[in-house]
Parts: sequence; C-alpha cells; structure tokens
Amino acid sequence: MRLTHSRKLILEVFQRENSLLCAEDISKLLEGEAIDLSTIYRTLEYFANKHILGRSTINKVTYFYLIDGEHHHYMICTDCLVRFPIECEIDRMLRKNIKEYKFQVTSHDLTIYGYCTDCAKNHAKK
Amino acid sequence: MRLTHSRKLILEVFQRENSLLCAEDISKLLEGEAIDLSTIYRTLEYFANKHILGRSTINKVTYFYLIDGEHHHYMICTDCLVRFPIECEIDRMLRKNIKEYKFQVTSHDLTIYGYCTDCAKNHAKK
DNA sequence: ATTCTTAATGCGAATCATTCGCAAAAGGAA
DNA sequence: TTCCTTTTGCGAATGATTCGCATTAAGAAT
Repeated sequence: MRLTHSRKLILEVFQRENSLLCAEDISKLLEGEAIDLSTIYRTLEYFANKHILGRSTINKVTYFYLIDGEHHHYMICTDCLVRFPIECEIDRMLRKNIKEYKFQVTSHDLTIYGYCTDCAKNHAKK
Repeated sequence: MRLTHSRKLILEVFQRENSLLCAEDISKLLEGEAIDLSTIYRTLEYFANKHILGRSTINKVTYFYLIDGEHHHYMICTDCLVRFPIECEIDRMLRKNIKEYKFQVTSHDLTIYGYCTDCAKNHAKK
C-alpha cells in the first residue's frame, strides 16, 4: 500500500464531508487539486477492498462512505441522501438460515429507502 | 394495462424458470419468440411498478424475480445465483428508528451475499 | 542521496447495461 | 370496423464505470 497524494486527498474529502459520495461528487469537491476520474474510481475500489469505505448503490450510481469501525446500516432519503444509522440485527436474523442451508455468508447489504421529514413535506405537495 | 403478447411471454419465462433473471437472460430464454431488448426492459420496469416482480442488483446488473405474495429476502450465491429465502424481520428491527428519526420508509432492500455449499467448495480450491 | 522496482496515475478510448425518441403496430373500447 | 391509446421495434444515445498503456511517483534497496 502506498499512501499517495490522491489517496490522502480523497480520504480527506470523506472526513470533511462525512456523507455519501459518488466518484463524481468527489471530483467536484476536489476543485483546485484535480484528480482524474478513473483514478478516483480506482481509489474508491481500493479503499472499499481495504474496508475503509463502504458502498451503497442508488439508481445505478455507487456511493461510498467512511466506515468508522461500527458496522451499521442506514435509512437513506432518496431525495437528499441524508442518512440515519440503524442497528444491525442481521447476524441474529440469519443464524438459523445459515445452518439450515449451509450457506457461507461473505457480506450483506441492507438499505432502507424513504423520505426524511423535510423531503417528505416536499413530496406531499407534488 | 394491456395484456400483450410480450408481457405474457415474459411472465411465462419467470413462472417456468422461477429464478432471478436479468433482461439479457430473458432475451435468451425467449429463443424463437424474440422480443426486443428495450421492450423487455420496459416490461420489467412495468411489472416491478405493479409489484409483480421484485428486483435486486448484483454487479451493476438488475435481476428480477416473481413476487409470490410473501415478502422476503434472499441469501444469494454470487457465483451461481442460487437463492435461499430468509424471513424478513426488518419491520421489527426498524420500528424504534422510524419513530426516533421520523423517517418515512418507502422500501427496503436486504440481500445476503455469499457462497452456497457447492460454490464454496470450488472457491476453496482456487 | 541516487537508483531501482513496482504500484499508481492520467489520458483516451472502450464497455455495457439501460434508456430514449419516434414511427409503425396492436390492444380493445366504441 | 374504426379510432384512440398504449406498446413495440429499431437505432441511436446515455452515463457510469472500466481498461490499456505509456508516464510518473512511492518508498525500498544500495
């Protein structure tokens, strides 16, 4: 692993923003210190493999977020992308099924979609 | 809603196969009765909106499956796509969080990835 | 500090699932 | 059968992501 300029900058963006970001978002947030999009993609992939970033896909676009040690999932507002963490009870939920099917779990992905209070108001108006 | 030729055929494929299928899969399974890919995409979208099909995305490809009345999730083998149903305890799991954040849930998506017994063996070899 | 090896980057082009516009065809109500 | 509307097929466009390759930069070895 090499701690390169790009990698530092991209991590800093995540620390600064502390939110869900896609490659394009990062590119824009790096104004001044431009990094090629393909490098951003490669870096995101790299961090995801190292379990430094997690990912979650909304409308074909992959968003990444800093994993802060805690394992959890989110309720995501599909309008403004605001997130609220929820406790993960998946392991408990799966215990029985894993044995029953002899399934080897490698990962899981849980996302709750909906609207936060603010966006819910706007939606009601439409 | 018009019950067209294409729609019947596509539903039949799902009933016959009873598995996860992407647009391309369906196109191949329709040999003889060719339907344009863009029509297949539109039809899948249509059925998903009518809650006749559910969808789940693996590696950028959207797969669809027949919803049979029961609401549930799957453990999916990322090698062969075999699926095992798991009970959904999401509602119970969310109850507290929804109130706390006043979040309006519209849908959720839970997928467990891993390897089924057979594919797990092949993977160990590699 | 300089050299060297390998990983990382930038650039441009390629991919590939999915979407769109539009004219032609087909449901099915009148 | 006629008419209106929804669907379809075709072809082109989209848009996020990936890839190849020559160049550059990290950081280990000398």
